[in-house]
Amino acid sequence: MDKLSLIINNLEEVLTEDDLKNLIRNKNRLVHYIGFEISGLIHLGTGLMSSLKIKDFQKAGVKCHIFLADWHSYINDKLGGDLKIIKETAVKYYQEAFKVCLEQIGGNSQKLEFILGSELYHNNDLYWLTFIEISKNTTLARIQRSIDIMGRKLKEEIDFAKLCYPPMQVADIFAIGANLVHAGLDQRKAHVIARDVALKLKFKPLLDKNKKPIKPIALHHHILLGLAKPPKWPITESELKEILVELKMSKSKPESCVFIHDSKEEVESKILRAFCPPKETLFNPPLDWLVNLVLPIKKEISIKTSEGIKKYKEHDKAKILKDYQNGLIHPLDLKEVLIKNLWEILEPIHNHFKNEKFKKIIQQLEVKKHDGK
RNA sequence: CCAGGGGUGGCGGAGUGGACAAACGCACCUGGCUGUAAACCAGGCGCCCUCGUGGCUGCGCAGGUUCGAAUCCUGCCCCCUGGACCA
Repeated sequence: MDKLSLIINNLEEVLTEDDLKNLIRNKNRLVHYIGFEISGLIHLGTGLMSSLKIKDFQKAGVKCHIFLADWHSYINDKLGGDLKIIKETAVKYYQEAFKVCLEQIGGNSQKLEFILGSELYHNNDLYWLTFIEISKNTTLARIQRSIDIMGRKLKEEIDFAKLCYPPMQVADIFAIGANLVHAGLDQRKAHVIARDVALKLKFKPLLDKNKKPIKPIALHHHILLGLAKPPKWPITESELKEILVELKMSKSKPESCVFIHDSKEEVESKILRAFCPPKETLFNPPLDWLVNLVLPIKKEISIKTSEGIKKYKEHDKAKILKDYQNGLIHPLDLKEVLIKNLWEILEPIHNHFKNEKFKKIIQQLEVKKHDGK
């Protein structure tokens, strides 16, 4: 696969592909960034969906960065609003988890670089100037509309610091100098702001090889669905798009998601309980996980169908969907295939975290999980 | 700082001195029905137990009044709406 194909492989959206082609054609150095809040235990969406793309980026010769957003997590009241615990979790657990996930998927964790938010901001006047610049070029209304990037709704009461979060996230991009900004589709609003202000920044614009200001290219991977039934069912495609962010896998609903170090029993029971209507392909979490996560990782899956056992290859996503829609695949068979294959991916990660040195920190986070935050 | 309104279980939201472990809805759990889940039906849903018209804890926090308080009083904290301040 060539550079471009590797980069856009399996992505749900690229803003814009033309910009990306230009960047590659002109032989610019490709600098990637993806940021994460430090909240609870890491789930499949965070750990595996992202790593799956990072692996591709690395293969394409992109320099990859994982940004551990400790300040953002603090602003967003994660981990009991304790900055010290947040930082400790970032360094001792998140960093390790991403390395393990990336290795498991076939990437190179040695080449992966981590950036801690608080370190990026330390003694960094230019960062705050960029922050102001971005804020000057964005309206309050727009920032308010963008707060769903932090899993919050416009209608809920928020403190003012939370409104600083989106411009900070945008400033991170310029501070790091990332021309490839990567995230789940849910982070779209922040990235669009970044692109809109990119050419207006007076102080730290993103530059190409010829020192010309450019817009960062936004690369959005698919967001895995939560396993639960949607609040409204049946649902139309346009309604689904509107509430997709609410339906994504979320740590605040432990039953809706699988964590990267869940036990085999937990994986089994969660998936067996998952919402999974027969022949339904628009909103079907187990099917979604199978075609968007497991298939790209395993590259080949065998599924029991009413026409016997069938093998599906990496690019047979549409074929699986079609067979499911036509009722060739029974929901329970689908679930069983998902459980088996997913566990094969997770087992080494699960085992890695059995090590004594992670016990304490994971337990701490388990407790938080039950506290809801 | 002032005035008014408000803080109830995971969430929303009743309740304004006893029948309140706290209506109702959502979420959640268990069982039944389905080759999964959902829907539907039954039950549960603060903690403890010798499982009872049992004990303990409980309605922002701390005290108080009362035979008895989520409900009344005092102080404190926090939130909302508006006002004041704007040298």
